[in-house]
Amino acid sequence: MSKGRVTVIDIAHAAGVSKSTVSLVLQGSSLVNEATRAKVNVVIRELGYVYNRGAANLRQAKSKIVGIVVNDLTNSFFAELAVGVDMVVQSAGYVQFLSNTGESVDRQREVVASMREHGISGLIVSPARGTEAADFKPLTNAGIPVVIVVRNIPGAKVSSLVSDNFAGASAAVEHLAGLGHRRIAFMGGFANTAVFAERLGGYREALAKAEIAFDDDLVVATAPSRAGGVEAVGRAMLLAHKPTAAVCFNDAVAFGVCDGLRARRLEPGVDFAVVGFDDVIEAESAVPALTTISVDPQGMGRRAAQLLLKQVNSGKVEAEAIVSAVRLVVRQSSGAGLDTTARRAVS
Amino acid sequence: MSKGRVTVIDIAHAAGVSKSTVSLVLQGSSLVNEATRAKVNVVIRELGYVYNRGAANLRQAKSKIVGIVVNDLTNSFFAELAVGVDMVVQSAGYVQFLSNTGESVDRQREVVASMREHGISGLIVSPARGTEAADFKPLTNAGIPVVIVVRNIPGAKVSSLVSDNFAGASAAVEHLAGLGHRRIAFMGGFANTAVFAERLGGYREALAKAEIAFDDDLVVATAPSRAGGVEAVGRAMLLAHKPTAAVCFNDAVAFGVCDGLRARRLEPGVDFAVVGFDDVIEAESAVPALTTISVDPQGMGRRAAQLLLKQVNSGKVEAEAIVSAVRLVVRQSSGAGLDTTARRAVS
DNA sequence: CTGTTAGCGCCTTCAC
DNA sequence: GTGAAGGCGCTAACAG
Repeated sequence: MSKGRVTVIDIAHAAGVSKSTVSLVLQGSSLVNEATRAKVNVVIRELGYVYNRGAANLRQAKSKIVGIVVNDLTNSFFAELAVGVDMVVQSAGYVQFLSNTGESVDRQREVVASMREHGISGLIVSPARGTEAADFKPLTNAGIPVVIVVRNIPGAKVSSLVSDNFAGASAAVEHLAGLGHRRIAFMGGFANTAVFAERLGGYREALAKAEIAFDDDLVVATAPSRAGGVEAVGRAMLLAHKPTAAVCFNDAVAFGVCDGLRARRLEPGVDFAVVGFDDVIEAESAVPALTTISVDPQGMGRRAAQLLLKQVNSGKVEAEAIVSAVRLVVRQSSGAGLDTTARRAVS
Repeated sequence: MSKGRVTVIDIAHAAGVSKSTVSLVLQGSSLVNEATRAKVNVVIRELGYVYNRGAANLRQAKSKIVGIVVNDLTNSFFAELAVGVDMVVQSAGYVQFLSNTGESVDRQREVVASMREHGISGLIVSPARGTEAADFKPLTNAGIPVVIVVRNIPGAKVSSLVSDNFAGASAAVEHLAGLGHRRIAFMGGFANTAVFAERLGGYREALAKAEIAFDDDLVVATAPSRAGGVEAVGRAMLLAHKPTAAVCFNDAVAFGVCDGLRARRLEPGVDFAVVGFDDVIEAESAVPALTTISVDPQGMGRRAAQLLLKQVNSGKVEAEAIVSAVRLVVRQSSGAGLDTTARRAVS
């Protein structure tokens, strides 16, 4: 409070010990006498000493800082992800640098560089569109572990956490079969994409497990949009043997399917069960009584952070470890459109 | 890549100059010969040098790091706020430590302490419930500016950014009067709170400006909840001279008012105009055709960051500067409940 | 168990 | 314009 910041040397002086002793008590070392430790701690409190982690980091050539960069924090999926990361990072005594790229690879490059200069010991990144595998090469070369989440970067030699499309679709079908449905359609999505293939694969496997014959007519590929959903349900309802439920490629499609059902005087969730992959998380409450399959973003964040910290602590950066995270969410929203998951008030 | 990290001394050696010269080019000083600068920059790139900000911070006893702590990042209001902060912070060459407290004052204390140890040069905080003015004393004593956002902490001698309830309510009335309404009710909220008084004040002032007589019957205080909204509209509709529009204490009330209108076979937004303070941001798309008044969280974040950086750069910490930020948002949502503000897909 | 001695990588006087 | 020291606050060896 008087002159400049108080340092270890000040408190060593005041406590009548040497700086190293002070340093040891700061690190909670057991190599120091209980009485001395107590005395030092008292002085620390009295002088209002604050530990300078920067100096320690410099000396030890390592830090307890991790970087997390997301492409769109405005999307609550990523916000939840960041919260999940923060939870484990915090309780591990780390702090997180968080940056938002807004889907700009340039900005991403900047913030990653900045974080590196600040000495992050690991990085979790939900890459902006257009990110290349080479973009993280400098980090991994320097022995800084990187965990990519949500989107996969083919060829990047780092750990990735992406949703398990196969298991998700499978869980959706299982859920519907459990409700007694036998005519379950798969609606929406472009058939020539990898994601479509994975989700369809999960769908087929779960059908087989439930001993339901696969019917090609029930797979209705359309654009992965709301309009696509409307189109899909329209086509499905032309079938002689109509479906009673549908797994939708994503929730946009699911919304469209609901629209289409209502146009036919059918009530989604009552007359016809709809399950959608929850890719557009933000809109979750827009259509009540809709069941969705989604990865739990917070859980994904936690897993990403654990994965990262494991590598940080072991000093080993992993290469090409694809892990998966999926959760089945059955939403119990009220017809009013405001359910128990509605957020807390601000003020 | 070969042995340890490359430092200024390495590049000085390789470029045939001294470390100080390197240091000068790193800082973009004009005191260095153009040719030398170029050569040094080449070597820097060749050796893959990365600047060690930690060391620089230590030496200069300052950092380009700001802390931001929010009480609930899961609430998209705060996520947007963080994005706003990030924007200005990033372009000012700073990085942000972000932490989530989840409304825990203990956690808040921890993260703030941790940030301090890491040498933040400023802090933006949306305080957890129960935060006391004294909690930020250590920071301000150390000359570290603090900006409190969203919630006010009475007695805290720091800058605060809160929404301008008076101006917001006023803008709402103005909006409704502009649409031709003359019987505008004020619905919901407990009459004995400061926030209620402020919003009601703005309502009254705007009425006066629009030359509409204030009618006590049109102020219907109820619980600031959905049920309260239902109750409020019920009571208002018993009046001989019924309202044709309402400013609602918050959006929960507004939802209830809409519920109540529908129960009376009235269509909100068509037969009866409803404007609500958007305190529960997350539910924005739950009730289509609802007009809301809200502070723009991103804008608030940007202003907070600007305010903070101004203090950081000037070295002056401000005390007790209450500023306000309000924006009128007229939502144009489609009847389907999914509007153009729906978020981007994740994958 | 505690003190002494060197730096971590950078920036800042000061000479040259 | 450039080089030579010294030190920011801390910790990692060693001694004692």
